[in-house]
Amino acid sequence: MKQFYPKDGRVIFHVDMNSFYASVEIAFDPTLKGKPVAIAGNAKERRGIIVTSSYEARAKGVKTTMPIWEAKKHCPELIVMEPNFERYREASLKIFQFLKEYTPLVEPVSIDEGYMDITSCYHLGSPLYIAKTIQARLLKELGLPCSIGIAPNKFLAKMASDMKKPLGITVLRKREVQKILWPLKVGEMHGIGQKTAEKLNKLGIITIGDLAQSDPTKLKHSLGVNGEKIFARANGIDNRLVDPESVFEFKTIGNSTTLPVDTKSMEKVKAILANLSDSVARRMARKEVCAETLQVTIRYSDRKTVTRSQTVVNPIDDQSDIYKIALLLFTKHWTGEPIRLLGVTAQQLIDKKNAFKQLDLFNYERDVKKYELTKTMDKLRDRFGEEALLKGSQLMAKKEDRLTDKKTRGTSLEKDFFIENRKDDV
DNA sequence: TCTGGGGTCCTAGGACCC
DNA sequence: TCTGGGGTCCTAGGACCC
Repeated sequence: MKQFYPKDGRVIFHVDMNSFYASVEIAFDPTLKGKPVAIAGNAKERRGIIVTSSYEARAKGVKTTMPIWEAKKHCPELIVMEPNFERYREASLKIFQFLKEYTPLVEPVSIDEGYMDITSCYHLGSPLYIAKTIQARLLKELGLPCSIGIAPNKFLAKMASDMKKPLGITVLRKREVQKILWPLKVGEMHGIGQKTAEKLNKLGIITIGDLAQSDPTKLKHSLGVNGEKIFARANGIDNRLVDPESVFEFKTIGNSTTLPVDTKSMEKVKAILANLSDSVARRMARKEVCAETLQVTIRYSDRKTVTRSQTVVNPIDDQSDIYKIALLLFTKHWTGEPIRLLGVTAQQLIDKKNAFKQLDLFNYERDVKKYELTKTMDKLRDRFGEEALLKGSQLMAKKEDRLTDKKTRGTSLEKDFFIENRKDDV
């Protein structure tokens, strides 16, 4: 078996599930099999778009990102379903759990695709044999079809898995890059979108072959580091490792929603921001992280989208703090025009356990207290304003009594902290 | 009669520090 | 009297992907 594996170099799989959401629904309800099925966000709202569809629907001209009304024009008998993300996440977990039976070097890149490094799996058979088994077993045991690309690196494996769908297995060898990849248009390359394709075309670069043979210094000049990257890729070079840990290294957690109708109502905005803040806070709690930066997104009727963010001194994690800052950012930056979409995103995430320790590695207890105090101070500041805070501890003490209406340990600590702070200010 | 929601990575300017 | 250069952080936007 060993002769199937290169002496030096790697064997990488890219496993790509075919029309994943639709396939999961069909596996769940076999009566849907053979029918044109589409999954659409906001299926009942006017703004629903097709997220994915079965191959029967695609054959009739249904495409991803198409509005529902347009898809139905192409295919009147289309079965449109709301996405059931819980179901998809569950299926996804099963898939990656299954892939890990073959090697621990599995890197999920999204809910429905991932890389495997099977370089050390020669005891299991040839790469092609392993791919065939994986594909057959995923179909038989989970009812889910996939395509697999086999290549010496991630980029080529990804390009290979795209070449035959559904249920394809494609081997792309380094020496075949010239023959198979070079004739394709640059826009077909993973990592090159519409904008970059247009830029390249203006430079006279039309095919991946043109790109591979172009002047890398010119590319770098007009495209930055991305120029270097796509030049290497076009030549079949990609040294990125398959990293099973990357799935744990998430950097932001956000939620956004497009409103059924554009609005100018502050009441509606408040309700939506509160909802978004709540779901972000819940997801943060599940992952046990705090955020150092909070961002709001506002999209207006003309689809112009602005983001505004704020970095806070004390990492935040609860719904009310997130909502407070989101609302502040919103009111500060809203132009007053009708709003189409609102979003709340937590950024600069840090492990909750480290949130306080980062302030001071040597005095965890003190920092927790200090954190709670500054939170209370923030609340007081909201209520009485900055000036009141600076007027003196006596005044503050009275107001605190009224505010808390019970003599807690927190109250005296607030005073201590306030006095301490004043000393610092002077 | 249009275009969702979840992300990552890169760039670029200004503030600030040394 | 005139004004370097490196580094980091913050913020906003853009390109891209599934």
